[in-house]
Amino acid sequence: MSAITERRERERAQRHQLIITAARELAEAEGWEAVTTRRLAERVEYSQPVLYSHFDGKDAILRAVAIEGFGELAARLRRARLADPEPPRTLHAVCRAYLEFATEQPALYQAMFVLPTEVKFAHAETPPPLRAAFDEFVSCFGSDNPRRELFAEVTWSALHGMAALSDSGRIPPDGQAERLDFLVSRIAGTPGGSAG
Amino acid sequence: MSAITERRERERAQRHQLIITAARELAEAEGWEAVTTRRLAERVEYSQPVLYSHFDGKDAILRAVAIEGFGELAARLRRARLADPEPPRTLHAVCRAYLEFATEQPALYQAMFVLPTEVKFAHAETPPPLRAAFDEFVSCFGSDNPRRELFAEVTWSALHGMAALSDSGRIPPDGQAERLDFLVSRIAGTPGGSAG
DNA sequence: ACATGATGCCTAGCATTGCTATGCTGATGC
DNA sequence: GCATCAGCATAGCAATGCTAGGCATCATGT
Repeated sequence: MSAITERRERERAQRHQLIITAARELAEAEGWEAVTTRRLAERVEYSQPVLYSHFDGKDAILRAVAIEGFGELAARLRRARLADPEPPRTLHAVCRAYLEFATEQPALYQAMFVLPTEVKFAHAETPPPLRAAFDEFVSCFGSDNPRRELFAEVTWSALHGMAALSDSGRIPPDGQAERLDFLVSRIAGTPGGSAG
Repeated sequence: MSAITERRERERAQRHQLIITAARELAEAEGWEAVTTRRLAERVEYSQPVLYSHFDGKDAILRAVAIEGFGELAARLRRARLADPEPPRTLHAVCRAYLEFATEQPALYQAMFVLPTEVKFAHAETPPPLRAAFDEFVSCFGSDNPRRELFAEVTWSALHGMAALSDSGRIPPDGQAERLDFLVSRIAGTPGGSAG
């Protein structure tokens, strides 16, 4: 393989990433409905067909953005967990990091969790970064807990519900911190008044 | 107003409902991406522009479907609550009814909670059926509980997360019952083992 | 009874979407 | 120096949401 082809492969990989980044930025700036193949092509300063030489259609670009997001989410959750290793507070810190991630980058979050996707969970084809993010929640519970997967699934789901409904205005975006405190205290089993 | 115009108004109202029902059935059968104005028009046996004489565009049709769904959800939650009035079990019954609703009619549920919408919550323009559905959860908590709104918001969010992630395959659709049991026991404050 | 006006509906068309077939241009290798 | 081929853009396809225009049909007033 000549040096020229190597350079070309490098450039091609750069352009691949450029497309992903451009899609993400455009979505974050104007929402996913504004991300059309034409606008995206214009933004990366290539013609439309170039996108299709890199991805199997628009959905694939979306999927690439989502997977990049899972990687960043996993890293962020991990940092939060290690920064606050005291058991009672760890879960709270990780959950807060999750919600901050969703709030700060709503379009990216949508690509990961809301938009129709083929990315499944608990399958062989599950992207490792997704599994890694989820495992951060599993790690919040004691390794002697036989139901920690279940705990993590419920936490994961509850946080998604809060993030999704808040972002779309279906619950008041305020009170999010209060809801977080309540959720974590209940999940962790810290009694704080009965609910009957 | 003559009898003829009255008949016309009746027919018009019928057709209005026909459009909503057709959209809903089509979505439930083939997903929302299959609901195009052309297919919808064909299904109600009118031309496309007729849709626009009833609704302010496709989004408005979707909104009408969602509001109809909120009404049905509210009724269903209410029935579940009244059928199981023993405090410790009421919340569980209502939550189970919510998840059943989401599972049995996934497209309707998407229109209500997932697809982009202008329907806000805790606003003046909040559709009464939506508020009614939410209030069923509030009613699950004691009226002496000053934080029952908060409890309801978190329950509402957690259930949505479970429904949404399960429907889109982002958590395994099995184990839903187990997650429900765990969530309710925690929300209700029934101790079942610490999580540290 | 008949013209007049309005109403209700459809045909046809617009701009935009995701995606693709075709052809040009400029490097690559002999 | 020439044939070849990769890389790219132009132009076009079918399908989308939505709208303009016209054509009946029907209620109304003289």
